[in-house]
Amino acid sequence: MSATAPRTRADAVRNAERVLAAATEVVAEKGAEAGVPEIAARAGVGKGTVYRCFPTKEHLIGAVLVERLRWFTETAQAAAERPDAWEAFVDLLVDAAERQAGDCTFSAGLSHESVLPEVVAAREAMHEAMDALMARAQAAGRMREGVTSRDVKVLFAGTAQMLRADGNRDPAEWRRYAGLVANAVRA
Amino acid sequence: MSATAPRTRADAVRNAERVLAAATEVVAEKGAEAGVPEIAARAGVGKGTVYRCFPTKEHLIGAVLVERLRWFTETAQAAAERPDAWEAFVDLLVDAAERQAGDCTFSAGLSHESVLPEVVAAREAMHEAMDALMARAQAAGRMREGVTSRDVKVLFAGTAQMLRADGNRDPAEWRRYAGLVANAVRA
DNA sequence: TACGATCCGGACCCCTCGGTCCGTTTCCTC
DNA sequence: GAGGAAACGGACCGAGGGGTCCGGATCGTA
Repeated sequence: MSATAPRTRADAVRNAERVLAAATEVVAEKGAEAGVPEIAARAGVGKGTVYRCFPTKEHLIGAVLVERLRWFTETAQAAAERPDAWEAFVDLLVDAAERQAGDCTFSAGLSHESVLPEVVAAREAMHEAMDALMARAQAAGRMREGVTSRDVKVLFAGTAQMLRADGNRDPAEWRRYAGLVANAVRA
Repeated sequence: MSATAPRTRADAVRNAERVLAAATEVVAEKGAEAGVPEIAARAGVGKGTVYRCFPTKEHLIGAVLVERLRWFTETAQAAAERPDAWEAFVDLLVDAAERQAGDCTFSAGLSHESVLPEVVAAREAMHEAMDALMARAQAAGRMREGVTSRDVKVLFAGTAQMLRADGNRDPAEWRRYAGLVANAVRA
């Protein structure tokens, strides 16, 4: 390593953090259609700075979505450890739904079609974790055979989009819909 | 009525028909986000002509959606006449879903928030017809209590949007999802 | 056929958005 | 503190969409 180590400047680091934080906020409110100008403004930064941190809007949004997908994957993996897989599945849906009431990042991550390697990987990891949990619920005879994690994704993300479009922010209502989705795949 | 009856010109009538037909086509393919330039091009007409027939894009799209909402309302009313309300309900969902495979007009009509009086009226009429059918299915003990036509709309239109985003055009798949939605509200 | 009313079409305006560029500011090092 | 490298930010670009406008083409009538 040479002596001329090109350390990143302090303000650059700070701004990168601000941009990601702002993007997280805006995506939570608006979903994957959040605009770069708004994110930049919220971060108190010019658009140029945003594009110095992320080569594309796609990368920026992707970074936010991946974070949320990973959170869900870990939660699903933990759920798969529980003795009653069906109960764990339902709790997982309800938990995720409740959070969606005020933050649509997760459903945005489910419905957003991105070809970015990181996003694709995060999505696949999530499907694997979910399929593992669902396989156990099916083995226990509590979940309808032939149903896949993709089916749950379609039902869940679809209802989430509709509720969001309605502007519905009542967690109880979101919980109720999580229950309906669970019914859809019940044995 | 005065003698100077200002009859509409023949070419104007013809163009109005072409515009509506083109809009119907494009909305079937792209949903409510169909663009006016594309509709005009498909109709073989200038944008000016489109805006002479319909004051706003909203009105144009609305006209297409209303037509489809009315079709569904009539179908639902006919379904409500059948002896087995639950069966009629499921058939209705499956029928609607199959059509959605190649034409997303109906789900677009469900998810599109319009304040145009005609659209609002068509939407309300549809909800009434659907609620009547569902009330009978509930009275027969086949459908879960507390579920409303709005719930079915959210589940159905939500899944439709997701499947469309996936580019899925296989009617069998759409039928399968209609079945899942029916399960969600089964007693 | 000739004429005026009606209608056509696409150039035009304005706005938003993703993305680029460069004069200026800020930071780090010596 | 001074100098140079790095980063900033917003003006700028082109694309695309909704909506307007008016010179010119078209229709219906006398």
